Amino acid sequence: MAPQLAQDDQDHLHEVADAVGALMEFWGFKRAMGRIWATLYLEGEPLPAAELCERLDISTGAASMTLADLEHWGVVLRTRRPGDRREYFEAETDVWKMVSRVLRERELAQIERALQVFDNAREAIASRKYGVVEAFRARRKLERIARLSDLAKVGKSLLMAVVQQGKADLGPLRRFARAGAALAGKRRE
Amino acid sequence: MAPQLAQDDQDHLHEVADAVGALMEFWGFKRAMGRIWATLYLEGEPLPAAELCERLDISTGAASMTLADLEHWGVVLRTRRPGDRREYFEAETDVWKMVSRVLRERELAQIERALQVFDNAREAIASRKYGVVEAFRARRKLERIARLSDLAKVGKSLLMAVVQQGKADLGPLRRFARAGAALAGKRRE
DNA sequence: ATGAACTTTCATAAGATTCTGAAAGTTCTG
DNA sequence: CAGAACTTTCAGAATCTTATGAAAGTTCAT
Repeated sequence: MAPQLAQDDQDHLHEVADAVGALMEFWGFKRAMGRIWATLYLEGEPLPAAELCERLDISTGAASMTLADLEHWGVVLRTRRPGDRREYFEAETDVWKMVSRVLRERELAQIERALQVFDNAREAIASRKYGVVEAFRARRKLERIARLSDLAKVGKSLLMAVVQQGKADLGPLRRFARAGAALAGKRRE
Repeated sequence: MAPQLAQDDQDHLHEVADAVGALMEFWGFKRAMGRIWATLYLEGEPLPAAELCERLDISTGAASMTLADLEHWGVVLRTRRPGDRREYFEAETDVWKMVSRVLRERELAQIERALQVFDNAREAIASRKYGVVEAFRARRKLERIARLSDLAKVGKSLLMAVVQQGKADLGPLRRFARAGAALAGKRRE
C-alpha cells in the first residue's frame, strides 16, 4: 500500500544492503557483491539485472560482472522465465553454505600457503650447520617460525572445526556461540 | 660463519616475512606491516629503521609510517640505546596478544556495526502497518534480516569466545583446535 | 646554542582496483 | 533468418591505496 510511504522501508533495506556490502568488502570481496546479494536476498524473489542497476545505481557492466562473480561463488543463481527474454537472479538463501565455502576455499588456502613457507624455511635453517655464535640466533629463528606455524595451525583447526560443525547443522555452532557469549558477558537481546 | 652461505637463510627469512605480509594484507592491513613485524620478530633483537629500509627495500618514509602503525597496534615497540642516536624497533613476541587485539577491536566492531543496522531496519519494518499483499513480503524481509542478525551473532560469539579463551591461556584454544583437526580428519604433522 | 644524525610529514607519483558505457556478442521471437 | 531485447566484454576513466623522497622537525653531544 501507499507506495511512497514505503520509501522509509527502502531506505532501511538499502542500509542493510550497504552493511552487508561493508562486511563483504572487509572480507576482501567487492563491496558491490555484498550489496547485490543482500538486495536479492531481502527481495526473496528473482530480479532482472536492470532492476539491480536501478536500485543500486550501478552500470550494466558492473552488474553483469559482479553477478558473474556471485554466481561463481555460488551465492546467486540465474534463472529464466518463459516468455521473458531477461535473466533473473536469485540469492542463495543458505547463508551458512556461503560462509563456509569462503572459509574453506579462501581462508584455509591462505593459511595453508603460509604454513608451507614456514615449514620450508624451518627445514632449510634446521639442516644447516652454524658456528657457535650463529647457532644461537638460528635456534631462536627456528623457535619463532615454529610459533608462527603453531598459530597458523590453531587458526586452521578453528576454521576446519567451524566449517565442519556448520556443514552438518548450524545447531552445534549455535551452542558454541552461546557459550562464548555467556563467557564474555553480553547484555541486551 | 660464511657470510655468503647464509644467503640462503636470508632468502627463506625473506619468504617468511612475505608470507606474514600476505596474511596481514589478507586481513586488511598493509602488507608492509606484516613484512616489518616478521622481520623484527625473527631477528629477535631491536633493529634501527635504516636496517629495515635496506632489508625490505622500502623508503624511509614508508618505514616511518608503517612503524608508527605497528606501534599504534601495539605489536612493535620502540627503544633507544645510550650513546646511539637512532631508535631501535623490537617486535612484540606475544603473537596471540596481537591477534586477539585485532579480533576485539576490528572484527568485533565491524560486526557490531552491521548488527546495529540490521536491528534498526527490523524495528522500522516491524513497526509499520502493511496491506495484505505487502504484509507477506514484509514478513519475509523481517525473517531474512533476522537470519542475517543470527549469523552475525554467531560470528560475534565465536570471536568473543576465541578471544576470551586466548586471554587466559593459549592452552584451551589448542585443545579446541585439536578437536577441530581431528573432526576434519587431517593427515600429516 | 650549533649542527650532525635521525625521524616525521606530506605533496606528488605510482600502482591497484573498481566503474562506466559503448561496441560486440547472444538469444529469442515472429 | 532478421532484428529487437538483453548480456557480456573491455578499453579507458575515476577512485582509492600505498610508496617515495625531499623538506621540515627533533634530538642530542659538544
